[in-house]
Amino acid sequence: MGKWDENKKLKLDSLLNTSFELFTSQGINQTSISDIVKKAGVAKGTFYLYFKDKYDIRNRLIARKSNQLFAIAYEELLKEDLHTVEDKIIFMMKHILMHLAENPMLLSLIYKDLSWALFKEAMTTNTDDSETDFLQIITKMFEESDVKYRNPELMMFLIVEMVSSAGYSSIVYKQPQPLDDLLPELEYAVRGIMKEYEIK
Amino acid sequence: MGKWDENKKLKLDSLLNTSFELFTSQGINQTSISDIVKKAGVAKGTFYLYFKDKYDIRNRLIARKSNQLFAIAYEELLKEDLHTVEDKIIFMMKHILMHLAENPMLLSLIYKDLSWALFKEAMTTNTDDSETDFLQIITKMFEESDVKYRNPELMMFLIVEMVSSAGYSSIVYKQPQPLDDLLPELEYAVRGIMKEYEIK
Amino acid sequence: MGKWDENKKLKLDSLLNTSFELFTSQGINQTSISDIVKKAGVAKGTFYLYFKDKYDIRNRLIARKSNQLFAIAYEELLKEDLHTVEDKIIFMMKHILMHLAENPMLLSLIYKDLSWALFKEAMTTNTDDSETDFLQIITKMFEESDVKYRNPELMMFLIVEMVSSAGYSSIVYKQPQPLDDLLPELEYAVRGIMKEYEIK
Amino acid sequence: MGKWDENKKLKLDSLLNTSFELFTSQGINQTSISDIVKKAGVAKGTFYLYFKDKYDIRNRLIARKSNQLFAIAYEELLKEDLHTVEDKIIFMMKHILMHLAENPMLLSLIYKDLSWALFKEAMTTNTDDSETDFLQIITKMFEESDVKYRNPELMMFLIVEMVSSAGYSSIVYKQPQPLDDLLPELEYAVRGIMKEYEIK
DNA sequence: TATGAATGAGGGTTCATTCAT
DNA sequence: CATGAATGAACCCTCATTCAT
Repeated sequence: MGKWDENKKLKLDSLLNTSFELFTSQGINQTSISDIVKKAGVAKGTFYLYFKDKYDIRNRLIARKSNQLFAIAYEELLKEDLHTVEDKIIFMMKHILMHLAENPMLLSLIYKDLSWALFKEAMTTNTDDSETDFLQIITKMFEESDVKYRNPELMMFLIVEMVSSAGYSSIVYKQPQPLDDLLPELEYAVRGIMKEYEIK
Repeated sequence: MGKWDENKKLKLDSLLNTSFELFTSQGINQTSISDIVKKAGVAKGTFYLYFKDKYDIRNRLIARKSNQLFAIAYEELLKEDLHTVEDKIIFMMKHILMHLAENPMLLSLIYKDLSWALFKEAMTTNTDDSETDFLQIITKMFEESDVKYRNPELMMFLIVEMVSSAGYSSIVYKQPQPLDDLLPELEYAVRGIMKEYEIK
Repeated sequence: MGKWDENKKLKLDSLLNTSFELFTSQGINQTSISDIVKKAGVAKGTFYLYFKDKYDIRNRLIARKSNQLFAIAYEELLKEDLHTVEDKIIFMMKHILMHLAENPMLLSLIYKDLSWALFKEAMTTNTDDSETDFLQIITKMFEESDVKYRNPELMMFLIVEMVSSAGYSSIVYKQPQPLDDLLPELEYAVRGIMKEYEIK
Repeated sequence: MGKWDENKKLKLDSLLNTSFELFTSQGINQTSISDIVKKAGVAKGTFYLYFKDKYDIRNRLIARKSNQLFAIAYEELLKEDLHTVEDKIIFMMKHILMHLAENPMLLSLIYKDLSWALFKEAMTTNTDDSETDFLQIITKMFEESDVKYRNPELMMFLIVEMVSSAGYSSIVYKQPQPLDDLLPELEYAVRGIMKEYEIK
């Protein structure tokens, strides 16, 4: 790797990290490209060498960060001794929500303007060298399960929407309840949905 | 009501209506206060006599519009002959989503930055002279029901989050499915949640 | 006239005068809007209250200045005792060129990107309260003349193009000759054209 | 010629051709050096090995292209059987204008900022291996003519200015007339000038 | 109350030029 | 000779907000 390629990676990383810090600490609308480059220690023009605009860098951050989020949750899952898909899904849900509760700004970044399309893209994009493709993992989970579900992808979509939306409200606004009180209820609702989708 | 007060109401209404038109037709970020006052036919300074800023007027619009949305759905509900709370909730859900599908820009306006707190405020604010306080109505619905639910308000919160979030994705992005295909699935999931919360 | 209208006229005049000074002293491409407003003592936004962009203000300046140029030449013409159109045209040509020789930067401003359409517009636009419409004056001149010309407007177009183009080269670049040496030759050529167009 | 020199000539040609294409298709101000090198397939730094800046390359293009223009017109002239200088001049004028009418962008490139000095330089610069020095050819034309002219170079200057200036207006703006209608008038005017300069 | 001219900080973006490789 | 990543000054333009009328 030449000295230039090294430098290139450094600048790109610096921009991504700085953007993340600023977006999460003061919000994306309140962050200007000027702010980013100043803090990253690069020239303004350099930004446009790597990104189209502010929203380009945001999308890349969302993909990267949400991927990491799932990766960690999955790692933890492997350490547990859980046997039903229901239990596994609920474990990951709780784990991710608790992680986000500790990083509410990360949540803000990820949640706002997060579409299902972007989410799926994020889930199948390997930002790092990791071998994890989460959609694939989840799919496998359902395949290996004894209990079968009608339309599992759509069911997952509904669960994700409910959990993320309610979780966001709870973590950011403490409304209608703080996360600790909400979690058991969410578990309750998730189980309700999954039972309904179960093929008996 | 004096002529002055009348005039005041006229200006205020003109500003609200114009804002709504512009926000829904070209987006809130693409709408400047200049645009609003020009179209409303009032002076720039006048805007600041009635509203703090663009986001102040937006919040008032959200309250007003979502209230109307529920009011219409409720009116329609009364014409139907439905007896279980489950059926009533699902009827309103479908009605509102279909209404929003025809006004996706209204959906965009309402959904973005809509918090539970703001939602509750909207539901209890009578913008018009109507007597309807929806939270009260829903509460009554549950009270009169033979089937009882554990923690009905929280259950409703989860349902609303799931329905609005998934509905938004479906209507705006057609992801993962268009609304027509999603509705039966949503009904399915809602029934699953409600059954789980049922007290037997 | 209210205090505001007074102020408005003042700002507009200040912007026009400042632009003219800067355009002629350092060129239009080298003049930024920032330069103009700084020198004019108004805020940047104010510029856009009166003009669309730099080229809008330039066009208005061209119209205004070329009109003045002709007006002065015509005034001087009236003091002379010239009887043929040929002599009158040549008198005005010389007068204008000599005037421009003393203000070569004005020439640069007017000449660059000056189209016949813009020229005609300038000639019929009364920037001041003056009653002079030059196209009309020239037309009248030809009508009153004993000597008649075939297609006088087109002949004038050709003369104007030749005189302005050659005059520009001579005044700005001293090429192929300084103005003093060029003028008799131009007179010569103009008379040649006019004789050819004469109806005998 | 070594392989290196060959390569050098290739790059230079590529830059010149690309610049010409871009300048004529989208205008010189709308063309950046980035555009040029990208299309030419060379590195940015390479540009500066051959040219000082955008205007350097433009001047070289003007010289090259206007030379070619005259060369073609002259070639065509040799095929005709014309005997008077007047006829020859008019033939070339028409030929060049019609050629330009088919390439108005070339006209824009050549005309803007074209000075008599640059024109003379272009006329005496042999860009290709051709032996043609047009000023010399024109001079010879006058020498061999039976009809003699007072100050032929200056007469030519006036004619060129008039023809190019009026031609530009006609071709680019169709003002005051399209080229087809203007050509006979120009011929008329040119003959008028030449007759006036004739030594009887 | 109502006006709307004036403000000016701040935004995003471009691009000629340099220089380490 | 050739490269192209990096620069950063300079540009145009928007717009929320103010305040004299």
